[in-house]
Amino acid sequence: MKPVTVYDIAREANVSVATVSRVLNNTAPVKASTRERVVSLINKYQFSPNALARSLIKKETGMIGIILPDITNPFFPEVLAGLEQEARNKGYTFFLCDTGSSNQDVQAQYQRESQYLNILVEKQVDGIIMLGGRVDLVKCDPDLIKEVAEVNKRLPVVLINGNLPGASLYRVVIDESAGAAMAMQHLIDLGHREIAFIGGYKQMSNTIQRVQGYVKAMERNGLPVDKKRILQGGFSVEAGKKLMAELLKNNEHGRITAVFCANDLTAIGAIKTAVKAGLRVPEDISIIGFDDIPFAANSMPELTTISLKCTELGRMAADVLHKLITNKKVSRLTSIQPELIVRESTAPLKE
Amino acid sequence: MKPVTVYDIAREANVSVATVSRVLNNTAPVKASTRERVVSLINKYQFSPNALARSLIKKETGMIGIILPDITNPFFPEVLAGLEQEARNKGYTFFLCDTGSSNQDVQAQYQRESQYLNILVEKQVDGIIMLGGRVDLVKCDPDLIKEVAEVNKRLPVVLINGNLPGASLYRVVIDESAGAAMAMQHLIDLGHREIAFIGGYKQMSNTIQRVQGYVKAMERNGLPVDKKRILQGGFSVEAGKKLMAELLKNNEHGRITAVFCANDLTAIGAIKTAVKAGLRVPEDISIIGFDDIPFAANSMPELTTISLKCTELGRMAADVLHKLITNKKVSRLTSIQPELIVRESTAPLKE
DNA sequence: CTGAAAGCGCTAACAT
DNA sequence: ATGTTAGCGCTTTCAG
Repeated sequence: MKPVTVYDIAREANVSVATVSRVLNNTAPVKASTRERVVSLINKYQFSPNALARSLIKKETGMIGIILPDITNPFFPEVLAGLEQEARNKGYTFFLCDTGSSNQDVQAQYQRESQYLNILVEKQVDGIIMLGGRVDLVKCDPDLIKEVAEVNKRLPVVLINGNLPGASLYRVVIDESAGAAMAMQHLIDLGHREIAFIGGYKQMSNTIQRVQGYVKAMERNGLPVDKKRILQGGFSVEAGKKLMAELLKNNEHGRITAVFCANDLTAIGAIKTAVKAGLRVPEDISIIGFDDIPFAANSMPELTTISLKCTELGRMAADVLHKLITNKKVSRLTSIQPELIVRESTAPLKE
Repeated sequence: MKPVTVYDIAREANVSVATVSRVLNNTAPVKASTRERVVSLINKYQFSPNALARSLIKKETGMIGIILPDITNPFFPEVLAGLEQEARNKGYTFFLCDTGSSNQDVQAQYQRESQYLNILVEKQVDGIIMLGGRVDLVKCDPDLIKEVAEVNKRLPVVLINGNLPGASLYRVVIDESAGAAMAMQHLIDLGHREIAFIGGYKQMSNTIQRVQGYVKAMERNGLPVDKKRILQGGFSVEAGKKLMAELLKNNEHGRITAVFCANDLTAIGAIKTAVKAGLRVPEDISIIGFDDIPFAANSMPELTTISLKCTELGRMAADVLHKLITNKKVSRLTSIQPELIVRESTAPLKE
């Protein structure tokens, strides 16, 4: 069964295709009686205008692309939820481009990003949002940066929580330093002085910023910074377990009383290891996370953490992208303030 | 800056657009020297063929749509991950259509499904996958069913874990009854006889099936079925807490020794309530979940549950859809066997 | 191996 | 208020 087109409708309604188009788009006045005739035909055949043809001519598709590393990491669905809301309100549909970082090495991931970038350009999306992957790198390969810069010449690209220096892209970010400062201040206010930092990757800018926040807070409070108490190695629960075990091994005298984790997942791992080692959280050791993924509220004990306002991040990114697409003015950098969420995994230092 | 087209390339290479198209698609032999000329021009201008124009003529877009209720529920990202893998391998990009069930009433959700259905048809996707929402209803409004049936006349629609009777759609499902049976058998094998079921919604077919599995297993083992021990009220952690509290209230004599939860989220809520009530899990009460979301392995205690093979579900759905799109034969119903995952939240009944 | 020309389904001047 | 017509950028006969 051949799909019905504007021509079919036009013929049967005894009007021209232009008129059909007009009632479809309300782009010019149409006599009530003709409009009615056309509308009823549209309903009769359940006519659905071909968006490809329309987009081909209008040079806009109402589609945007979002490239992210791993939908399975609970951080990203939160961002997506915000993005979706805002995008839908503005009339966009979006391609989810998951580069599947969890099952492969990073090179393959960057390659996949490139691949998706090309596909999205070909499909004529109105704009692209990127987060994770190369965007998080402290030192990103210039070729990878250039590639994104080239795409950005054709259509707007906005970055969430990252940067590609030199590509001069629009960005919406969470204020990582502020977040790290909040976390540390919370621990210090509770009386902790022997604090460790675990998690993350040192080649990633978010980790660097969080570590810097840790170091600065220690120094600001006149506390010594011991590099042996800053451990990197990933963002997963497993990483958290491993790093915490390492920390505990070098901590025979039980001096460390609080741990600032690079994210909630590592914090959860850290708690598990601590508990298995016979420590009580938070009585014996306070643990604070970072991100505020939904699960943070459901762990046992419930996790004290820094909310990265994921949903808002997504919403803002969609908003900025929309403004870019419609040539409205936006500032090049939108910064969102994180928030301390106090739950059960931190407690005052026992004397 | 105007985007470059096949015409621009053709002109500069002194060939016709047909030839450019040929080298682009390898659709006919082209003399090596001409091909080279064209290719170098393509690289020079970073020419990217307009997929809209191509799709308009080829009547295929390489796009599929996936409609789901809430990306924030950890069950769905798992499905998506499988879907993405398979779809990418087969050359598809996909629209994520989240109907945002978490922020609204169900009517608005169904409406949003309808809206997305229309958009996807207009955008000429090659196929659609639906899960959650109306698809899960035991008694779905005939109009809502008909709507999907109509869409299915134009392009293939496959359902994951659901059904719309009468629309005769292709489906890939997890064998819920088998899963429920596994869960119950595990508890019974551990010696439990006083078992309750909590969670889910009685208007949803998955809940019905799980409850049926519960009832059958009880009867098969000659255990009495007490309706007061079958409680519905949602799939969230909150629901789990509430329902568990209710169960405990009517359980003053501490007779119930095991609880089968409708999903992992409710199981987590149930554990929290049980622990707060002074019960030890699993020593005093065994709790089993359903789904095997990633977090199930990270809760404390780690959750014994039934794996719904989410990733495989997504992968199979993409595979079935692809076969449908390419007119290959597939069976109308693909059923996947769940798997019992024993962790720490269940233990033998104490004498 | 290559070119000319006819569309895919729609919108947007430009007429009337 | 409505019709005519020329594309949007590409693929695909059909010739040569």
